[in-house]
Amino acid sequence: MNNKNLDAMSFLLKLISDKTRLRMLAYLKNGEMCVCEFVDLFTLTQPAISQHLKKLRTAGVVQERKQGTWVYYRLSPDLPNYISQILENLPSLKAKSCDCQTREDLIQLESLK
Amino acid sequence: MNNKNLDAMSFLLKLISDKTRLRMLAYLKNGEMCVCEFVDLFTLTQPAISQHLKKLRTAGVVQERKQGTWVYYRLSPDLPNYISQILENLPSLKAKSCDCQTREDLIQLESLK
DNA sequence: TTTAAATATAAGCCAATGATAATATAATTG
DNA sequence: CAATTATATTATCATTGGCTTATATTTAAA
Repeated sequence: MNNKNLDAMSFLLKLISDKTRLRMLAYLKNGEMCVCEFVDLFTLTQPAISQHLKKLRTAGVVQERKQGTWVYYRLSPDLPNYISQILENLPSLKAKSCDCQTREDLIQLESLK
Repeated sequence: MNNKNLDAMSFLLKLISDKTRLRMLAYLKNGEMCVCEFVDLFTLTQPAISQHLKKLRTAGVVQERKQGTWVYYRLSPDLPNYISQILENLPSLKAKSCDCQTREDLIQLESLK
Protein backbone atom coordinates (compact mmCIF):
# COMPACT_ATOMS: atom_id res chain seq x y z
CA MET A 1 0.00 0.00 0.00
CA ASN A 2 1.38 3.35 -1.01
CA ASN A 3 -0.38 5.24 1.73
CA LYS A 4 1.34 3.08 4.30
CA ASN A 5 4.71 4.57 3.38
CA LEU A 6 3.28 8.01 3.06
CA ASP A 7 1.57 7.87 6.43
CA ALA A 8 4.70 6.53 8.06
CA MET A 9 6.80 9.30 6.58
CA SER A 10 4.24 11.90 7.58
CA PHE A 11 4.25 10.57 11.13
CA LEU A 12 8.01 10.50 11.47
CA LEU A 13 8.58 13.88 9.82
CA LYS A 14 5.93 15.54 11.96
CA LEU A 15 7.52 13.97 15.00
CA ILE A 16 10.98 15.33 14.40
CA SER A 17 9.93 18.68 12.94
CA ASP A 18 8.95 20.04 16.33
CA LYS A 19 11.35 22.84 17.19
CA THR A 20 12.34 21.45 20.57
CA ARG A 21 12.83 17.91 19.34
CA LEU A 22 14.79 19.07 16.32
CA ARG A 23 17.08 20.97 18.64
CA MET A 24 17.47 17.89 20.81
CA LEU A 25 18.56 15.93 17.76
CA ALA A 26 21.04 18.68 16.91
CA TYR A 27 22.63 18.14 20.33
CA LEU A 28 22.56 14.37 19.95
CA LYS A 29 24.61 14.63 16.77
CA ASN A 30 27.60 15.13 19.06
CA GLY A 31 26.87 12.04 21.09
CA GLU A 32 24.94 10.94 24.13
CA MET A 33 23.05 13.43 26.22
CA CYS A 34 21.70 13.04 29.73
CA VAL A 35 18.10 14.07 30.37
CA CYS A 36 19.35 16.51 32.96
CA GLU A 37 21.48 18.22 30.33
CA PHE A 38 18.42 18.88 28.22
CA VAL A 39 16.58 20.17 31.24
CA ASP A 40 19.50 22.48 31.79
CA LEU A 41 19.77 23.67 28.20
CA PHE A 42 16.12 24.26 27.42
CA THR A 43 13.81 26.75 29.05
CA LEU A 44 11.24 24.06 29.58
CA THR A 45 10.10 22.10 32.59
CA GLN A 46 11.47 18.63 33.22
CA PRO A 47 8.17 16.91 32.36
CA ALA A 48 8.14 18.69 29.01
CA ILE A 49 11.64 17.42 28.26
CA SER A 50 10.65 13.94 29.37
CA GLN A 51 7.62 13.92 27.10
CA HIS A 52 9.60 15.02 24.07
CA LEU A 53 12.18 12.32 24.68
CA LYS A 54 9.45 9.74 25.09
CA LYS A 55 8.06 10.62 21.66
CA LEU A 56 11.49 10.34 20.07
CA ARG A 57 12.13 7.06 21.87
CA THR A 58 8.76 5.50 21.04
CA ALA A 59 9.24 6.41 17.38
CA GLY A 60 12.64 4.76 17.42
CA VAL A 61 14.57 7.92 16.63
CA VAL A 62 16.61 7.75 19.82
CA GLN A 63 17.70 5.02 22.21
CA GLU A 64 18.15 5.21 25.95
CA ARG A 65 20.77 3.93 28.31
CA LYS A 66 20.05 3.93 32.02
CA GLN A 67 22.83 4.39 34.49
CA GLY A 68 21.63 4.67 38.02
CA THR A 69 19.07 7.42 38.20
CA TRP A 70 20.49 9.03 35.07
CA VAL A 71 19.17 8.28 31.62
CA TYR A 72 21.29 8.96 28.58
CA TYR A 73 19.84 9.28 25.13
CA ARG A 74 21.59 8.78 21.78
CA LEU A 75 20.54 8.73 18.15
CA SER A 76 19.35 5.36 16.90
CA PRO A 77 21.57 3.72 14.29
CA ASP A 78 20.05 2.90 10.89
CA LEU A 79 17.59 5.74 10.67
CA PRO A 80 15.81 6.16 7.30
CA ASN A 81 18.11 8.02 4.93
CA TYR A 82 15.75 10.96 4.57
CA ILE A 83 15.96 11.38 8.32
CA SER A 84 19.74 11.10 8.31
CA GLN A 85 19.86 13.77 5.65
CA ILE A 86 17.86 16.10 7.87
CA LEU A 87 20.20 15.43 10.76
CA GLU A 88 23.20 16.20 8.59
CA ASN A 89 21.71 19.55 7.72
CA LEU A 90 21.10 20.44 11.33
CA PRO A 91 23.60 22.70 13.04
CA SER A 92 25.48 20.52 15.52
CA LEU A 93 24.97 22.08 18.92
CA LYS A 94 27.51 21.69 21.65
CA ALA A 95 26.37 21.02 25.19
CA LYS A 96 28.00 22.62 28.18
CA SER A 97 28.22 20.68 31.39
CA CYS A 98 25.00 20.72 33.35
CA ASP A 99 24.15 21.33 36.98
CA CYS A 100 23.11 17.82 37.81
CA GLN A 101 25.71 15.66 39.48
CA THR A 102 27.05 12.99 37.17
CA ARG A 103 28.05 9.59 38.38
CA GLU A 104 31.64 10.49 37.55
CA ASP A 105 31.36 13.61 39.71
CA LEU A 106 30.09 11.54 42.57
CA ILE A 107 32.80 8.93 42.21
CA GLN A 108 35.40 11.66 42.09
CA LEU A 109 33.92 13.45 45.07
CA GLU A 110 33.89 10.14 46.90
CA SER A 111 37.53 9.40 46.12
CA LEU A 112 38.56 12.80 47.43
CA LYS A 113 37.30 12.15 50.89
CA MET B 1 22.50 32.46 14.79
CA ASN B 2 22.10 28.72 14.97
CA ASN B 3 18.49 28.89 15.95
CA LYS B 4 17.71 30.71 12.73
CA ASN B 5 18.58 27.62 10.70
CA LEU B 6 16.91 25.35 13.17
CA ASP B 7 13.71 27.35 13.20
CA ALA B 8 13.66 27.52 9.44
CA MET B 9 14.12 23.78 9.15
CA SER B 10 11.46 23.17 11.76
CA PHE B 11 9.06 25.41 9.89
CA LEU B 12 9.66 23.80 6.52
CA LEU B 13 9.61 20.24 7.80
CA LYS B 14 6.42 20.82 9.72
CA LEU B 15 4.91 22.35 6.62
CA ILE B 16 5.57 19.41 4.35
CA SER B 17 5.01 16.68 6.92
CA ASP B 18 1.26 17.13 6.81
CA LYS B 19 -0.22 13.98 5.31
CA THR B 20 -2.24 15.76 2.65
CA ARG B 21 0.58 18.04 1.59
CA LEU B 22 3.04 15.18 1.51
CA ARG B 23 0.67 13.32 -0.79
CA MET B 24 0.38 16.40 -2.99
CA LEU B 25 4.15 16.48 -3.31
CA ALA B 26 4.14 12.79 -4.20
CA TYR B 27 1.85 13.63 -7.12
CA LEU B 28 3.94 16.63 -8.12
CA LYS B 29 6.99 14.41 -8.50
CA ASN B 30 5.49 13.35 -11.84
CA GLY B 31 5.04 16.92 -13.03
CA GLU B 32 2.54 19.73 -12.95
CA MET B 33 -0.84 19.25 -11.39
CA CYS B 34 -3.95 21.37 -11.79
CA VAL B 35 -5.80 22.39 -8.64
CA CYS B 36 -8.89 20.67 -9.97
CA GLU B 37 -6.96 17.41 -10.18
CA PHE B 38 -6.18 17.59 -6.49
CA VAL B 39 -9.78 18.40 -5.74
CA ASP B 40 -10.68 15.31 -7.72
CA LEU B 41 -8.12 13.03 -6.10
CA PHE B 42 -8.57 13.99 -2.48
CA THR B 43 -11.67 13.57 -0.37
CA LEU B 44 -11.44 17.16 0.73
CA THR B 45 -13.33 20.29 -0.13
CA GLN B 46 -11.90 22.71 -2.69
CA PRO B 47 -11.09 25.36 -0.07
CA ALA B 48 -9.12 22.81 1.92
CA ILE B 49 -7.07 21.96 -1.16
CA SER B 50 -6.58 25.62 -1.90
CA GLN B 51 -5.33 26.33 1.60
CA HIS B 52 -2.85 23.49 1.50
CA LEU B 53 -1.49 24.70 -1.83
CA LYS B 54 -1.22 28.22 -0.49
CA LYS B 55 0.95 27.01 2.37
CA LEU B 56 3.23 25.11 0.01
CA ARG B 57 3.38 28.10 -2.32
CA THR B 58 4.05 30.68 0.39
CA ALA B 59 6.85 28.53 1.76
CA GLY B 60 8.38 28.31 -1.70
CA VAL B 61 7.98 24.56 -2.01
CA VAL B 62 5.82 24.79 -5.11
CA GLN B 63 5.32 27.33 -7.86
CA GLU B 64 2.16 28.19 -9.72
CA ARG B 65 1.34 28.80 -13.33
CA LYS B 66 -1.97 30.37 -14.23
CA GLN B 67 -3.67 29.52 -17.48
CA GLY B 68 -7.10 31.00 -17.80
CA THR B 69 -9.10 30.00 -14.76
CA TRP B 70 -6.90 26.99 -14.20
CA VAL B 71 -3.89 27.08 -11.92
CA TYR B 72 -1.15 24.54 -12.29
CA TYR B 73 1.33 23.79 -9.53
CA ARG B 74 4.78 22.29 -9.83
CA LEU B 75 7.68 21.62 -7.48
CA SER B 76 10.05 24.52 -7.03
CA PRO B 77 13.54 23.99 -8.40
CA ASP B 78 16.48 24.25 -5.98
CA LEU B 79 14.78 22.98 -2.87
CA PRO B 80 17.05 22.36 0.13
CA ASN B 81 18.71 18.99 -0.26
CA TYR B 82 17.10 17.55 2.86
CA ILE B 83 13.74 18.34 1.29
CA SER B 84 14.75 16.79 -2.03
CA GLN B 85 15.79 13.68 -0.17
CA ILE B 86 12.34 13.43 1.37
CA LEU B 87 10.72 13.84 -2.02
CA GLU B 88 12.89 11.07 -3.44
CA ASN B 89 11.72 8.74 -0.72
CA LEU B 90 8.07 9.49 -1.40
CA PRO B 91 6.13 7.03 -3.51
CA SER B 92 5.46 8.73 -6.83
CA LEU B 93 1.72 8.83 -7.26
CA LYS B 94 0.14 8.85 -10.68
CA ALA B 95 -2.81 11.11 -11.36
CA LYS B 96 -5.76 10.02 -13.47
CA SER B 97 -7.51 12.59 -15.60
CA CYS B 98 -9.89 14.74 -13.63
CA ASP B 99 -13.46 15.84 -14.20
CA CYS B 100 -12.73 19.49 -14.76
CA GLN B 101 -12.62 20.59 -18.37
CA THR B 102 -9.13 21.38 -19.49
CA ARG B 103 -8.31 24.07 -21.97
CA GLU B 104 -7.37 21.33 -24.43
CA ASP B 105 -10.75 19.67 -23.96
CA LEU B 106 -12.47 22.94 -24.67
CA ILE B 107 -10.42 23.64 -27.78
CA GLN B 108 -11.11 20.13 -29.00
CA LEU B 109 -14.81 20.38 -28.29
CA GLU B 110 -14.83 23.68 -30.15
CA SER B 111 -13.12 22.20 -33.19
CA LEU B 112 -15.65 19.37 -33.39
CA LYS B 113 -18.60 21.67 -33.90
C1' DT C 1 -22.77 41.94 -19.98
C1' DT C 2 -24.84 38.24 -17.63
C1' DT C 3 -23.60 33.42 -16.48
C1' DA C 4 -20.75 29.76 -15.25
C1' DA C 5 -16.46 27.51 -13.87
C1' DA C 6 -12.11 27.42 -11.27
C1' DT C 7 -9.80 29.13 -7.55
C1' DA C 8 -9.03 31.97 -3.42
C1' DT C 9 -10.23 34.08 0.99
C1' DA C 10 -12.69 34.59 5.48
C1' DA C 11 -14.92 33.04 9.63
C1' DG C 12 -15.94 29.66 12.88
C1' DC C 13 -15.48 24.96 14.80
C1' DC C 14 -13.09 21.10 16.61
C1' DA C 15 -9.27 17.92 17.36
C1' DA C 16 -4.44 17.43 18.06
C1' DT C 17 -0.43 18.98 20.47
C1' DG C 18 2.69 21.09 23.61
C1' DA C 19 3.08 23.32 28.12
C1' DT C 20 2.58 23.34 33.18
C1' DA C 21 1.67 21.71 37.94
C1' DA C 22 1.16 17.91 40.73
C1' DT C 23 2.27 13.32 41.64
C1' DA C 24 4.48 8.81 41.08
C1' DT C 25 8.45 5.79 40.38
C1' DA C 26 13.06 4.30 40.82
C1' DA C 27 17.73 4.35 42.16
C1' DT C 28 21.24 6.12 45.56
C1' DT C 29 22.83 7.71 49.71
C1' DG C 30 23.08 8.28 54.66
C1' DC D 1 14.48 2.47 55.89
C1' DA D 2 14.14 7.52 55.35
C1' DA D 3 15.59 11.18 52.40
C1' DT D 4 17.19 12.89 48.12
C1' DT D 5 17.91 13.05 43.19
C1' DA D 6 16.64 12.04 38.43
C1' DT D 7 13.11 10.80 35.56
C1' DA D 8 8.42 9.51 34.20
C1' DT D 9 3.41 9.90 34.30
C1' DT D 10 -1.10 12.12 34.77
C1' DA D 11 -4.49 15.71 34.45
C1' DT D 12 -5.56 19.94 32.73
C1' DC D 13 -5.28 24.02 29.97
C1' DA D 14 -4.13 27.01 25.97
C1' DT D 15 -2.72 27.22 21.38
C1' DT D 16 -2.36 25.65 16.77
C1' DG D 17 -3.84 23.78 12.64
C1' DG D 18 -6.86 21.68 9.42
C1' DC D 19 -11.66 21.32 7.98
C1' DT D 20 -16.19 23.16 6.48
C1' DT D 21 -19.47 26.61 5.02
C1' DA D 22 -20.13 30.82 3.00
C1' DT D 23 -18.49 34.34 0.08
C1' DA D 24 -15.32 36.78 -3.07
C1' DT D 25 -12.49 36.99 -7.22
C1' DT D 26 -11.14 36.07 -11.78
C1' DT D 27 -11.43 34.41 -16.34
C1' DA D 28 -13.88 32.61 -20.22
C1' DA D 29 -18.14 31.69 -22.64
C1' DA D 30 -22.79 32.73 -24.23
